[in-house]
Amino acid sequence: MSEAPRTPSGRVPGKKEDGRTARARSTRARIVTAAAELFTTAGYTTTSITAIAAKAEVSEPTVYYSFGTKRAILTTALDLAVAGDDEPIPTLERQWVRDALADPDPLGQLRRQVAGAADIYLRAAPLLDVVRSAATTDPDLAEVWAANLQQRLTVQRVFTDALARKTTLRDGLTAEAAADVALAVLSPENYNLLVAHRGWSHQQWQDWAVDALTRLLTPADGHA
Amino acid sequence: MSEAPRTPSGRVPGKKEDGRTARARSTRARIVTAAAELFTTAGYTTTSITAIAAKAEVSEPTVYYSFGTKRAILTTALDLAVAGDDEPIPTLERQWVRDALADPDPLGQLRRQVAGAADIYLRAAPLLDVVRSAATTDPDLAEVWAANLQQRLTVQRVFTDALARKTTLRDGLTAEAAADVALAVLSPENYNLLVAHRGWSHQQWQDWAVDALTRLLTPADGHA
DNA sequence: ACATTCTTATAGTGTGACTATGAAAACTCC
DNA sequence: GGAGTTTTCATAGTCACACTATAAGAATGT
Repeated sequence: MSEAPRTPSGRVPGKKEDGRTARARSTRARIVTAAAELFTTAGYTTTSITAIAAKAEVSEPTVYYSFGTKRAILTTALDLAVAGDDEPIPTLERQWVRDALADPDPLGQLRRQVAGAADIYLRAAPLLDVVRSAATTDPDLAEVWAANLQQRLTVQRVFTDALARKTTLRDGLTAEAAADVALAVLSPENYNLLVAHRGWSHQQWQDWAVDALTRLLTPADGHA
Repeated sequence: MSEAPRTPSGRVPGKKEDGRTARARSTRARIVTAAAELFTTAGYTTTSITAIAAKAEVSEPTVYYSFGTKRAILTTALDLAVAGDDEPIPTLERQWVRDALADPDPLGQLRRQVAGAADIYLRAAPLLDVVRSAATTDPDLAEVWAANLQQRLTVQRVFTDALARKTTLRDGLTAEAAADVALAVLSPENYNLLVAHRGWSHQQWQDWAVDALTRLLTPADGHA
């Protein structure tokens, strides 16, 4: 009953791998990628376990053996997409976050944090949308979504606190309200809306987000 | 087979009502309000027709007789909430839109259009979220959501075109891009995030939206 | 060889949207 | 007040799909 720490893909870090567990892990990977593609194109509820098994070229019981529930497949896929790798490092401890916080220039910080968010959304925005939608049908996924939102808020708070130490925020703008604004501007919903639906490029979105955060969080100085 | 125009609640305008159809309409109304409450609290998929029938105090076959599908109940509820009344008047022909377009002051226009959006979201934001979520499970609801988004985009384009005639937009900002930005700022997702989830007041959101649109769409003049 | 782990085949359960049929109940019209 | 129409209800059943149960076959480790 003792739980070993696991990477999103199911690997136990720092432990030599069996040929069996390696094969099992590759099966899991095939299932996750197949499911992610189906989820993001056809939708969560619309995608049946049967379809996932077919696309991954495994039998249906194997899917259940590997993940247990459909929900587990989605959360695994999300973790992988958000992290971008197989390391279970919290966002706040990622290097780009440290770099952004350490940047003495407020604009530099904003640029770095927008780039970081964009990097994540490039991989994970569609899946985040899937989770958000499925949250209304599955209470457990609702918790996952709530946790993700809470996490993003925490990150934004850390960023706006840092920002407030480097420059003055706009008159009457508390660090908390600034975090809320950043949360809204840098939300996956906005990214999806502008990039996926309105056809903005990844770079356009970043430029816009940096500009928007600058204009909305810091006082207007003449050099616009 | 000739279809009469109908209000969202099912009334045929300008036609004297039977006692029967009046009763039927009141049952439809009971079903819609019951369903809307359940949808927004428990979610679309989670809410069963049985539960709706129970809350509306009608039998299950009556629900099917009145609406046919679960989806039809949701779309009816959404139409009612968005319109705010029983009149099938398109958004662009509503009085507040005319007033906003006619306002010679750019800031006045922004204030009016934000107030109009806020007024709609005050009633319809939760249901819009329900539709957005359910859109991934039901292709027909996906169309409803797409139509709603398209409609909001059209409205924003009209507004930004009008704005561009009253004042200059920011350097390099086309009217189309401005509409996209307004679409994002005034999205129901942002309203839900800031008001429902982050605890902003209805008025705070409006003030913020007016300020954000001013800063993001019009050039910075010194009087900030 | 033998045990362990992974994969598969087959059959079944439970839930919930939707359909079918038919019969009461309420209302309109004559 | 009775015939016809519309609305409501009762009952039963279909179908899709997530998930479970059981057991057997295949691959790998010792």
